Amino acid sequence: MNVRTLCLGILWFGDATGYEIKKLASEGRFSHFIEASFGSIYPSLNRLTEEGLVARREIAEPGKPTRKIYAITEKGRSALMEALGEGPKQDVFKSEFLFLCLYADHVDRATVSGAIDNQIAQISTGHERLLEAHAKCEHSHSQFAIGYGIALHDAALTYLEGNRHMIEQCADAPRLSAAE
Amino acid sequence: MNVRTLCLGILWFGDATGYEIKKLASEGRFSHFIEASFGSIYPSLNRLTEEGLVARREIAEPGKPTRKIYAITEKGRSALMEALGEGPKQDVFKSEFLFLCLYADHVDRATVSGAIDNQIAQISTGHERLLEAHAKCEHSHSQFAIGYGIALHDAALTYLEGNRHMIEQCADAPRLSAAE
DNA sequence: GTTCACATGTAACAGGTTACATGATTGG
DNA sequence: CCAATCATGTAACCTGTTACATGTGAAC
Repeated sequence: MNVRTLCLGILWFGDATGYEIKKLASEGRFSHFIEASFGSIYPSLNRLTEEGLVARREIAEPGKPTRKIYAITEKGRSALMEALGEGPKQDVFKSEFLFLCLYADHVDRATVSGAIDNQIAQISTGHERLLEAHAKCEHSHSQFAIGYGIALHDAALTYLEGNRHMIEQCADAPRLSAAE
Repeated sequence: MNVRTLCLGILWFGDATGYEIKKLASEGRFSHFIEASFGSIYPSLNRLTEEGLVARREIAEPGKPTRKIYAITEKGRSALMEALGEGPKQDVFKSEFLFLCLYADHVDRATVSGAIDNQIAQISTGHERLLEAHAKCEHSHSQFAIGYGIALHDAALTYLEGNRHMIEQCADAPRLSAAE
């Protein structure tokens, strides 16, 4: 999925400025999907406007950059539905934390424990944010998506707390070489 | 993390060709970390060789492209440790499936159910692959990482099966507009 | 008085993917 | 006989990030 589709998807639920889209994408209930920066959102919105998939309303305020509020058009809704119709690609999960864990026996223990604590903290934060979003949001489909996120966060937290000893007690078993 | 680091990380556990690295990254026990294509792996290995982080052994076989087996060097090991030392970035989770779910009430029910079935199938496949890897691999740190993956897959599966009705029974409740 | 939130935008750059090009061997 | 697996590599392209540029108003 690209930033264009993400913008359409967010605007589907209501008008927003580029700035607001960025916030929703990084913190709001759309944060499961893609990370997008201003450098990609603003150009996308311009292109979407040119193509008639969104409509732009400008609110000039002296001394500030003109606020530009975007609204999805009918054509935009169709385009989103079409994009959705292509069938979702496989989920992407990438974890540098887990990558680090593979080499935990070659890093000092404090670093490993720190990384785990950090990971737990990050997941907890995300977890709370999702719980909040879940309570606030009454759209059942969004709740389903948020619930999915919560379930995964829960599982990760439980696993980390129950199994961290596996990589914290380094080097007490002889290492085996390579082999898949 | 970039493909360079991934290559070093894989070679840490044993020598491999570019082709094998690709396989390990997409199917093996490194598949949680990053997706890499040939178009990025081969150039990376060339650069790593130039820089002395890996060593290349060539095995010429007539009528075939020369097999090139790569091994990590001491310098490469240090480089990996250094890269690891920078502290892992936050996990990335992206799901087009969940994105689709948000709009499930605007797509016909068969499509939604199909997408869910598909999602379940994909996760099950991944789940089995991980279970296999877990059984085969005796390196406890890898087992920890694989176990993490298994825990998440389990949670996703349980959630999907227990909550799919939330998005399958469309349009029986009045929709509320926008609002975060 | 400084930092944060608001608000928009560009350009250089990095990192990767896709498609192409080539070809042997093995299994169904 | 066809498809898959093994095996390497390049080049055009796409997408997105980072850093820059600019400025107000509110809160602390």
